Amino acid sequence: MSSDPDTLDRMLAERLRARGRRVTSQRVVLQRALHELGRHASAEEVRRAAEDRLPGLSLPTVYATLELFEELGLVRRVAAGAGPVLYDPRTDGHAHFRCRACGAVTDLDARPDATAARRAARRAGHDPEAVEVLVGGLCAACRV
Amino acid sequence: MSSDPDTLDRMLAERLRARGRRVTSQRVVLQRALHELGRHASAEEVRRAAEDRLPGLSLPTVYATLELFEELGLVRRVAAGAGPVLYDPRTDGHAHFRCRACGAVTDLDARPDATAARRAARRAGHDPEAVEVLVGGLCAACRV
DNA sequence: GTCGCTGCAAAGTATTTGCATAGCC
DNA sequence: GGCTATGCAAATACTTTGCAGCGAC
Repeated sequence: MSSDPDTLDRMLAERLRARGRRVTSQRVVLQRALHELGRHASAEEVRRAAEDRLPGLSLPTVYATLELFEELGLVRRVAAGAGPVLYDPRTDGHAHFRCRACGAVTDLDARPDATAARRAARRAGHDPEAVEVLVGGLCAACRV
Repeated sequence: MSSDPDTLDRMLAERLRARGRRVTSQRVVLQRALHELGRHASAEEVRRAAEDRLPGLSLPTVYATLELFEELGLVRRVAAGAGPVLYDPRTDGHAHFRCRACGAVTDLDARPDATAARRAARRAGHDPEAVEVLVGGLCAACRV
């Protein structure tokens, strides 16, 4: 997974065109902003990160764009269970940890084995695409 | 895990007293309502299920009660990523499937292997308590 | 030039908070 | 009787929708 801006831009343009979608400055800047943050962020955080380059960027556009990125396989949606939905520029299958005290969400360096869950989904007639693993508990800072 | 109402009531009363919390009719009825539904439900659904037995039951009370149940280990919180948070009376570690088209959330008969994720959490200094596995994709009905 | 994308405003849904009253222990 | 839980109302947070003008192709 390259984080070189040019490579990212090119991949974005390519995937957009493959679907007949347009390459707009908002989409380019938002992808860069999310990757520069380098971590899962809420729509509002992404908007702030892109604020200087795109003054007046509206939140509905950010939501629409992030949803599009997810369709394109460029980001992963992380449902933390409280607070805003997070969008993660890392698309490899890693788990997340959420502190029930402070609400902070961090990455875990674990590649969860999703085969069992995928198989169960297929057995039930579904078509599994993504698997999200969320560990809840007390984070290092909140453990007292 | 017994679903006998009396057993459930007794377990609830026991755990409440162990924490010095009170046994109220709302708490008893809400636990029964959730178990009678027999599936993950939103706060609003639980309120409707208890409506006839507790007219005038307020939604804030339902939220507070379900949060308390989670602390007591009687329900699991399921963050579906869109729509309301769901509360699941099944406390064994099973995975969930969420359809990205219709939004329906169903149980999967898979006991995900959470050891890797738990270990990674501990390695990061956190104290892992619960692990939630959510599979996303198209459900049987939406696959066309 | 066409048609999709954006910005704006507004609505809609989900959840939390503050405070007075009621009721368990 | 003390102190917690509840109900009510309001506020807040998050996200989606509808529409008019702009801009990529």
